[in-house]
Amino acid sequence: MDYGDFGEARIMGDPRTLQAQVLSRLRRNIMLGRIEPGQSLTIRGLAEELDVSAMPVREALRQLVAERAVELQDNRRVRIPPMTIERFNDLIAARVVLEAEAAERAMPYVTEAIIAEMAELDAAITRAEAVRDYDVWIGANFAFHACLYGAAGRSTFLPLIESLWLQVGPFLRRAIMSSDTHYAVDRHHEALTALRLRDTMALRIAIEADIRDGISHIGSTLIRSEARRSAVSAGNA
Amino acid sequence: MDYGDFGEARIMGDPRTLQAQVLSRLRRNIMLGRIEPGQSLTIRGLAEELDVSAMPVREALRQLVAERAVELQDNRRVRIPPMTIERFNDLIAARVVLEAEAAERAMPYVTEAIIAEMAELDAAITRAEAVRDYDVWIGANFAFHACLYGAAGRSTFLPLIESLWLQVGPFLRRAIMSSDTHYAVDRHHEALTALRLRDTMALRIAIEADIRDGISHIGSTLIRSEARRSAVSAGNA
DNA sequence: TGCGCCAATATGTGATCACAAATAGCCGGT
DNA sequence: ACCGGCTATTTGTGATCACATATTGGCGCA
Repeated sequence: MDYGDFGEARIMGDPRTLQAQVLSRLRRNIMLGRIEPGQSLTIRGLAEELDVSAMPVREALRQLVAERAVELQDNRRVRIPPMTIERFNDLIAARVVLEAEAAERAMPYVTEAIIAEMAELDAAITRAEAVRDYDVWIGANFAFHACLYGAAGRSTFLPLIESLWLQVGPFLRRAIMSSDTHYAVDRHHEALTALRLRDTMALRIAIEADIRDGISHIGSTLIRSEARRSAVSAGNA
Repeated sequence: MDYGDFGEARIMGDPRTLQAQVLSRLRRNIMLGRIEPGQSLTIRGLAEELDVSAMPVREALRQLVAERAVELQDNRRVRIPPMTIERFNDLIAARVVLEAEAAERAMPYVTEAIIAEMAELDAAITRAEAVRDYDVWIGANFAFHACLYGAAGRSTFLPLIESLWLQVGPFLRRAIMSSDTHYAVDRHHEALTALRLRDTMALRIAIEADIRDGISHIGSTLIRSEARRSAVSAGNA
């Protein structure tokens, strides 16, 4: 059972508890889509992989359940939830309403330094797209948004939004891996322009369009093709 | 350390794990505001109160941390977070955008039975207000909303919204306990009318107004008076 | 009175274990 | 081939413990 390039979760000198380190590692890997939808996560398997005892893993999994990053099944097993069309549409809708509002509320606190950082992240995304580096592509994308929404240094919206990213991440990776093209309009660029102009409406529109573009269409198509494949598989069983 | 009318968390015949029972109990009590903002929750204290070992309590607390119902402090202690004006405003704003969207998305799935149930809950709220039964007042209010948003039987929006209710609950109870009056317009009644008429815009308006009315004004005033009291207290120290 | 130090106590964390519950595989019967 | 029963194995849960960390209280000194 290989979850990607794991090694020990322990980092020498890290002041965080083991539990926090494990949680951080798992969150990152889920958000980057490095664990497939449907994949089960076992306490003992993860503990062995990360070279820790069961306790920090158990506690981390509890947190991930609460964040909806993983689902607790009837048989008490934990897995990355498979994606459905309805769930996908709900996740996109929730992202749109929360992120547009968060962006608007953040605008008064956005400094030139923040804009510069966001521009750097956007450039990183572009480079990652060119070489199909999915980790950076997805990671920098979320970081771009987090940079903006976190500008006020407050903590109500971002955890909600991160829960959505955790839920969408495993699927997002599959979606961009299966797409040959990318959507033509750089909405991040539009968002940056809106921020520089302090144009709230344009910022909202850019953020919403960014969330809705491409991935929405790719996502729906991929879910349908996976549902078709799943039905065939059920027919064989 | 008394957390309210606790007894054993174990219920004979309950198929749920102890952990799930503890979590459910704590979530309920936090959402109903039965634990004060600022109150610390200790693993051993809760375990003794609920007559269980530390394990299910630890795991439940981890979930509550992830749901932002409680905050993990720098000293590793867990407490109900105190309220600030900024946080309060953010929570209201997040509730508005999420709940209005959830209501709209739920409308196609709302049956006559659901409307009847919501009307019954609204009547219960009115009765509870008259006798100052805060548990029913708050509980039925959230249940009214949950009934609506859960109409589609889906699970993306409701956990996000419940996290907000968990964050607002402790403060909400204090706010309504300190208020002599209640706001004059029954927004729930308006929501029910909108549902019966299948009027999406009216439903949105009613839900948003319900969230914003009264509690917003009461809340801001109470936070200011508590901040004032806190400053005096710091002056004496 | 305020500060620093130290010891006692409280609290959280990680490890481990026994047991409960679920799963997988095998065998026999229809 | 399918189903049911049984056993072995896997996995989750709750309990407990030792240790690490944080807090509290008391004492001495300026």
